[in-house]
Amino acid sequence: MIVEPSTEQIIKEAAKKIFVRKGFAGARMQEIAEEAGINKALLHYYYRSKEKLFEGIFSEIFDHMIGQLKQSVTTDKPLIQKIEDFVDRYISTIEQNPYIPLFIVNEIAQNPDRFVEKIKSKQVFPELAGFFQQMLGEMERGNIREIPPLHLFLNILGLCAFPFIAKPMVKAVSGMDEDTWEMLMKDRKKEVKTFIRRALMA
Amino acid sequence: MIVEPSTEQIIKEAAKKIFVRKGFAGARMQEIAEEAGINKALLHYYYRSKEKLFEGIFSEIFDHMIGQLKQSVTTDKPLIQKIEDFVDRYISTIEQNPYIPLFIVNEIAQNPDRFVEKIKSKQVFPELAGFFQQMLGEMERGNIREIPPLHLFLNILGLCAFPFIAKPMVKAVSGMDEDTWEMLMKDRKKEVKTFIRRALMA
DNA sequence: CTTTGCATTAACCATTTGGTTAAACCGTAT
DNA sequence: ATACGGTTTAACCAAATGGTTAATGCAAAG
Repeated sequence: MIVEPSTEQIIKEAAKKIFVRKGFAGARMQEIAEEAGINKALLHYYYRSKEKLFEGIFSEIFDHMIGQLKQSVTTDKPLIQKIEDFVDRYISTIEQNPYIPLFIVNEIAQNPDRFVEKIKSKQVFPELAGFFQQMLGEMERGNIREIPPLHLFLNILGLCAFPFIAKPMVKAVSGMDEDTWEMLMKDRKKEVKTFIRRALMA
Repeated sequence: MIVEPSTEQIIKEAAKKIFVRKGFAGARMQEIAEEAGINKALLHYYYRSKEKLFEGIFSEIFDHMIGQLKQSVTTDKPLIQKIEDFVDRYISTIEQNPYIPLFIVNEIAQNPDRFVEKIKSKQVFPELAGFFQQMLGEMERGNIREIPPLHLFLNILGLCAFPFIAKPMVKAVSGMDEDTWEMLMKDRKKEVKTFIRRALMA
């Protein structure tokens, strides 16, 4: 059975679309209302202000992203396996929402204070600490090469996320068309995993 | 001898600062005027509109970035050397303007059409083509491992730029302070070069 | 000294924008 | 049928914003 989505849900979807595309500063309440097919006043009826609406949307998106990341890190598989799972899952998630990484990074950069508290409460760090411990363990045992865990983690994140963050620039600079880009990204998971594996193999 | 900068130059600097910090949509002409210590009308006297002002600023920044990149790629050193030069130079450039990469990537994403023509005329591609040829050569000779040049290039860019793009997020999530971050980045060049070298070593 | 022409400003304008209000709508319980 | 409750809208408002204009400042040329 099909339940038609509630007005609140419709608004959320519309706002997500507009905010992600244009950022907080660039988004217009009017445009969100139009996208949702409702009156502008109704936005303020459900979410009292642009700020509130944005925070709701952002939290949801951010939580979803963090949730995805946690999953691959929390299993008790061997490190290399865990990293490759992470790459697979992270790139898959991004592929389904290609504009999200740039959106997140950009909005936090634009207004860090707004997020610091909210983000701290999400507690990503405990899980990461375990991940980092595992890295250090494998290094001690000589199974992978020496590299500070945080650098390795930044490397993994960057290799996964950067192409999507930079996609519009890459396409503009190279004149590449969408099809070519998609073919490139089709191989991305494999290439990233191979690259990391090679860099870590002792 | 000290020449006091021209009003035009003062405006440029002020606009650069504000635009880079807040993006096109978030920047206010009034704020730029205040930053430059002048009247708002004077902005329009020198640059007719916000759009024009922005385009001037963006072009300058973008050209400078591209120029830096070209230099390391255009020499006739061996590939690994060239890559390491590239990493050194690129990270140095970013360190001096940490907000630039996110700014560029974001503004292009926000309004790709505005840049496509202008960027095409910069012709980054010829230089890159040579770089890519060299990669393929080294692979054929078995000196480095197989990897599609464009993926390798994305990897290099991502490893260099991503940490700076994601810095505000990383700091917000981890609660890391500025000093710790700087210590982390102090090692970044070395870590990136090592990581790439290991990944490429046959 | 006065004139000329660029540089600079205060005041102003039209539009956009986030937000409010009072009325209309509509399903449900009385 | 009608009164009630949440929902939705048209109309409106004040502030902000990009941009303009007409007047003033001011140094160099005459």
